[in-house]
Amino acid sequence: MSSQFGNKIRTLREEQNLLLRQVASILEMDTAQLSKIERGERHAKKETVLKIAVILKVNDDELLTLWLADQIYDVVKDERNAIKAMLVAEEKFEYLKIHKQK
Amino acid sequence: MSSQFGNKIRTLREEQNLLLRQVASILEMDTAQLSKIERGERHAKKETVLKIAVILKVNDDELLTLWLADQIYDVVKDERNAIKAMLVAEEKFEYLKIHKQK
DNA sequence: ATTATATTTGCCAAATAATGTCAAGTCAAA
DNA sequence: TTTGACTTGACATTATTTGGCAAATATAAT
Repeated sequence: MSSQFGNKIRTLREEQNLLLRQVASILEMDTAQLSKIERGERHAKKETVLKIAVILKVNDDELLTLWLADQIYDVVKDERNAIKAMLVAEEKFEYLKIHKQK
Repeated sequence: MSSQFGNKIRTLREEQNLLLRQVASILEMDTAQLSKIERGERHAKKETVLKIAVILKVNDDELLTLWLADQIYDVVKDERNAIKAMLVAEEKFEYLKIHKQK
């Protein structure tokens, strides 16, 4: 369980002495929901990540990177070929970035 | 569209002069389904990947790696932080592999 | 200890996404 | 123009994710 994104935003929130329900209310989301997100039991939407970055006054990219990394990790976590597959995916990504096409 | 896994198995199948419907029938799956998998329009189940490896007489890992890479790519394809996130995910994977815990 | 507040948990219904199946479509070769 | 291989699109079915609520637990204050 336990996600890097969740850990990060929980730490930030606590550092700023904000309550779950305060942040949840700004996000117009159930407190329980946010609690689950912080503990990695649920995924946040990208939109939510962006809003949280504003609320906690941090850079988008830092949070988005952790959030994405969690999703990738979920996909590969039980796979023997995880590392190789990530390298292949990186290559494909880099390749397509250069030859910009879908 | 177009997946590395799909391209690979289509190539292998054609090299061996097998018809979609022949392979599909061994897999007990609709021909249309397999067609979509080969063209990357649908995902194969892991179980299906393994069966295909047997049918096409190739190594599991080769196909599983491509199949996984496709899934990773789907997650990151439109993300600015894709590369960074993959690195973070790799580190987490390596880290947990060493400190074997969930 | 009792109350008050914060967070977590479990459950279920609603929403969303993935899959399977079929019929009709295209395309190329005979 | 008929046949066989493959593709496409639509739809029903199934599976997974989400949101929301109420009850349970913790944590803190009085």
